[in-house]
Amino acid sequence: MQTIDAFSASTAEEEAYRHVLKGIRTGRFRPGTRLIPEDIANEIGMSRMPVREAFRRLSTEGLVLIRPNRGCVVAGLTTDEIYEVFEIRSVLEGLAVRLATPRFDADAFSELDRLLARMQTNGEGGDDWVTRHRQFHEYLCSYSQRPKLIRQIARLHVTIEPYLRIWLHHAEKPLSADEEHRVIIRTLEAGDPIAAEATIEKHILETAPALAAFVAQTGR
Amino acid sequence: MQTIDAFSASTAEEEAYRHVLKGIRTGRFRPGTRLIPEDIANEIGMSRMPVREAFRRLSTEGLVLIRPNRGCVVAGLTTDEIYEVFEIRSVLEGLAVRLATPRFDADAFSELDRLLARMQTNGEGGDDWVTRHRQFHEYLCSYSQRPKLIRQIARLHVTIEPYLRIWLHHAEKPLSADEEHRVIIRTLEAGDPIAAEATIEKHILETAPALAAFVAQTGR
DNA sequence: GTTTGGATTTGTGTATCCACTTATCCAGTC
DNA sequence: GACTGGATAAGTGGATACACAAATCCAAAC
Repeated sequence: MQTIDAFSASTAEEEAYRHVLKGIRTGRFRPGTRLIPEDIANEIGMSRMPVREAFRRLSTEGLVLIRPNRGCVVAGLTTDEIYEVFEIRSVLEGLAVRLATPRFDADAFSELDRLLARMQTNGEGGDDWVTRHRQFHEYLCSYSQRPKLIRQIARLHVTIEPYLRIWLHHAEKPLSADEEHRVIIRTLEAGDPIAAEATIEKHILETAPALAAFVAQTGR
Repeated sequence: MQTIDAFSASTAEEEAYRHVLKGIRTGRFRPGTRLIPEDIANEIGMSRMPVREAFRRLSTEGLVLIRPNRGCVVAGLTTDEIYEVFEIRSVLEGLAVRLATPRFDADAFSELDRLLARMQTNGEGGDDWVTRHRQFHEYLCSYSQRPKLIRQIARLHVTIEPYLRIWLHHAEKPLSADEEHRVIIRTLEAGDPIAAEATIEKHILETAPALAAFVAQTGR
């Protein structure tokens, strides 16, 4: 479980941040759940202060919502907002892949193959499909060599991960998108940045409607 | 001076946040400046706690850098990072304008004309060129009706604004880009979302090298 | 003149405390 | 039985206190 922020200091605030982030990612803290500073502070053995500071950071990332005197709740996304996140992801990851394309080498492609194979195995190593899927996308983006871009993309992934997880848990088939990822790799191998960008944009935008529909139906 | 975050609560933390944000935007707190919680707390008549929480939010937005036990400094951008911000802006604002294009109506265009005219006047109403320029871009994006997208774009503007301001202060001419903005409006009037997106992307990317070169020369 | 080590100062990180706001519950009323 | 209002509980926001870390300064040694 990696963090979003660059450096990993050993402060209590950092620990609280990770703790809550992990809870949101894994689905322990579902959207709408109220987060009570004192409870979380007790869980990890500290006072409320660092926890509150962690909340502030999380609120900026859009992961929780803080209303004055009303406490902190895990942010939920409306159907529209899920669409929006996918739209933003499509252009940001499109940019990242466009910049990354000229940089891919043989090592990159063999690693991508490995990640793809790992994605198809069922839940070994503790990571579930959603996590492995994210790792695939993040590996693609990492070759862009754009730290800020990569971080922004990572944040968007965290936002939608809980929904993806619920969706896949309810869906009959574990998503047949693996073939699609193979196609992406082939496009990248061709080495055309613009084509690669278009492929990624399309790939991301195509996932959105199904997830949004599921969330709309489940009743946010 | 508008805030980035959506709702404006009357908490001390919010006040501290705005105070520091304003300081960074206006150039009072230059990149590299150390921000001492106690000093800022005294300035606005509160204790250090809310100020610290404001710092946490600002750090997530990339506006300040917090190192454990080393305090908080205003974030500075390297030449590469300035490029990166412009790259990200180009695709995000491109997306926003693409989505906005079908929504523009007569009112929108007359407001855009007004903003453009205001941009050409020299510093009336307290706002400088950089602020008015941002307002023009933000108005364009606002018609996309995508709150998260709009907020992300606003954050990027805050990041580079101080540099733009220093740059324009040193440059001989106040930037001849006004004509370019007129061209943008004409493109939007044609009503082709893809063309509009491409125009904005190009416009934004073209500004980057000059600013980056200036910052590199000035010696960050 | 430069370097080293230690006192001093400054500032940070967290816990605790208190005031105040909001939520909950319950009894009384219609 | 549903509604109202007030007591009570729960929780939040902010201030203060204190322990600790880092930076600074200065003097002694080389």
